[in-house]
Amino acid sequence: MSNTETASSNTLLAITQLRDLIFSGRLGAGTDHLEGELAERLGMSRTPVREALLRLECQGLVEVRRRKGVRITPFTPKDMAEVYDVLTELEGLAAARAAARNLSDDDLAPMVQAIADMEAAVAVCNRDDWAAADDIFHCELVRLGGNDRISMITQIMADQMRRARLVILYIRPAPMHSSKEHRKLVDAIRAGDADLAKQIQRQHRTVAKGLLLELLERHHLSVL
Amino acid sequence: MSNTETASSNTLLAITQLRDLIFSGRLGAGTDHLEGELAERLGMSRTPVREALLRLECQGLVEVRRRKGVRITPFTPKDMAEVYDVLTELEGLAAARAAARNLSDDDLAPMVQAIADMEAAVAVCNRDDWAAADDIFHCELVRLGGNDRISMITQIMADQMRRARLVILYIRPAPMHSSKEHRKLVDAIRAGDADLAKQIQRQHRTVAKGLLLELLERHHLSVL
DNA sequence: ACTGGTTCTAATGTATGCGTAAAATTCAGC
DNA sequence: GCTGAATTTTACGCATACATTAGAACCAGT
Repeated sequence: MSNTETASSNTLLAITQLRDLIFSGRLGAGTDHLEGELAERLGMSRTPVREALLRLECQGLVEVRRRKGVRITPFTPKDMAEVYDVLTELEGLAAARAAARNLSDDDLAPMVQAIADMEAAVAVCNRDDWAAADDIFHCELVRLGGNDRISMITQIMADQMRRARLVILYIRPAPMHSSKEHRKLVDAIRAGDADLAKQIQRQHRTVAKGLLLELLERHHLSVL
Repeated sequence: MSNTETASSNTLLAITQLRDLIFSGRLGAGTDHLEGELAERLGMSRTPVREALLRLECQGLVEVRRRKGVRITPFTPKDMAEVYDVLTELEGLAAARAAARNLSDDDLAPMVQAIADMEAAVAVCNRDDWAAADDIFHCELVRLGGNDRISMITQIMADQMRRARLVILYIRPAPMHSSKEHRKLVDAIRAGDADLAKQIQRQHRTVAKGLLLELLERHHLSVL
């Protein structure tokens, strides 16, 4: 036990490490892996690995198959469309609800900060930082919506498309104008205009869906 | 092994049995239970019970707590509101998508049948049968929407409110007019009117939310 | 009697071994 | 050479034993 950050349990550690392996592509989409192999790779026994895999299965990241090992769930353009459709609806509602809550500037501060971070990242062409700030923005948005189930679902959707998003992040045009939309959304929420907030967020996701699907098709990325 | 329906695996069997125990209230909302107790109760070892509990946790039915056993997740009016808000959005989209798909009468047959079953159940005042047919109706609706993620999410939401629904089923007014709405929805889908279909379904869920929340409050059902 | 620390207990977290069933291989028969 | 049945392999499902640790109980000192 040389490592100090023992995540408090091997199962949690396995979840973290497996997520890393999946998101980074070291466990490729559609590939099969045995519990035993993964356990050895993570330096622990099968039990915590198995529990971690069950949890990841619930989140749609792997598929546990009877005696064929676990398959890293592939992600196709159809999946991308599904995810964006769900996000459009749920984040749209979250935006409306947030607007209806008369939030203070303190409440909105994290979103404002995330926008600033995105702009800073765009200014120096750092797409990873932009993506991280974008994540925080959307996470904060649904949090302010006040519906924990929506937060949970959008988190899962974000994870499911993480690999695809990483690829797209570097082939898409730089997200120059997106922070303008984000600002408008924050303004609408601050002004308490629920309909406008919902409309802006829906538009944001709908446009993004079209853009990303087109990119995937153009680059023949049929599975990620 | 006198039982013929061995569900093919103890873990699956544990999931089924635990769901029954939870939905029937024999494992009461908010109560704590030890893995060992549950294992003994189900006549198997801790391992499959533990795996079943992990899966149920992902579905929000139980909470596995650090060394304090598992808690049967309570369900409050706030949860009910959250669930209905999610259903309003996602089923609304599913209805619109179904309408946009030019479905054949064969495709719509299960929904039509479910409506007939609901009416038959109402005619003989059998609320359980009505609820079962209603489940099928909504399940079919989202299935025809064609978004597997929405199907999965609505299934989970339905399970989460199953206990509450069971209680409400017998204190709510008889669902006399609901099949009229359902028919209108099917007509809109058949006619390919996506906007109307969405509107009808959203209205359906929104009204139901108000009705149920009012009932919960009136009967002082703050946790189920 | 109260507080601080220690010990003890018990429930979970993890490792391990075995039985089982599905897949792969081999071999017999055609 | 091919097909299909028997055998072998092997990966998982599950049981069991052990380690760990949170919380309870207890004890000593004031």
